[in-house]
Amino acid sequence: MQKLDRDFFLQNSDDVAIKLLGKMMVINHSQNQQFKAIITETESYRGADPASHASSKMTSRNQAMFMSCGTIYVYLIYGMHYCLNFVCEAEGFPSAVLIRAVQVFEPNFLELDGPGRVCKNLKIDKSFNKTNIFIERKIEVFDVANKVKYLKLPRVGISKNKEALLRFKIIK
DNA sequence: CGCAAGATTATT
DNA sequence: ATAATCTTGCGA
Repeated sequence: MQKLDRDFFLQNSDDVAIKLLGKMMVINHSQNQQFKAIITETESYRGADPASHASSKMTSRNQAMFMSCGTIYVYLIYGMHYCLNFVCEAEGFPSAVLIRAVQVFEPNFLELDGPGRVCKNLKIDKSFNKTNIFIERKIEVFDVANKVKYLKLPRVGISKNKEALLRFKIIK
């Protein structure tokens, strides 16, 4: 089982979003609390895409998206739900992959559908924001060498650039 | 400084 | 269909 490296996240986030399907996320809260989950649905947000939080310029919220690849971007939406992203591409160019759904297999089997549910159940909050999966390692991502089939779909919950097929979902 | 919108979810 | 709930970005 191979840990994904920086070169993996340095790619175009549209590609990373696809390649993250079927990969394993390990969330390291503490020695007595660790979650393991397979990523099953993602979305890509990059550059000037009007649906991206970073489409116009850097702000206090979207700062993480401009940081080096492997940075975690967590934001609060609708005053109550956190959403988890992995930052991609070169530092200074904003891009990220939103984790929309996962299958947890440790400590329990659990299907989590929706970015808010993913963060709630995996206890991911703002304290993860701007940390890096290669430095703090609060989250790590591994290749588990399983081929996946997937659909390309429109993204969810956005008002601009709705047509773009930048959501990717594993087919069983 | 005020305010509307927001990469959502649970409930009716 | 709508409430819940609050941070943030933008315009004045």
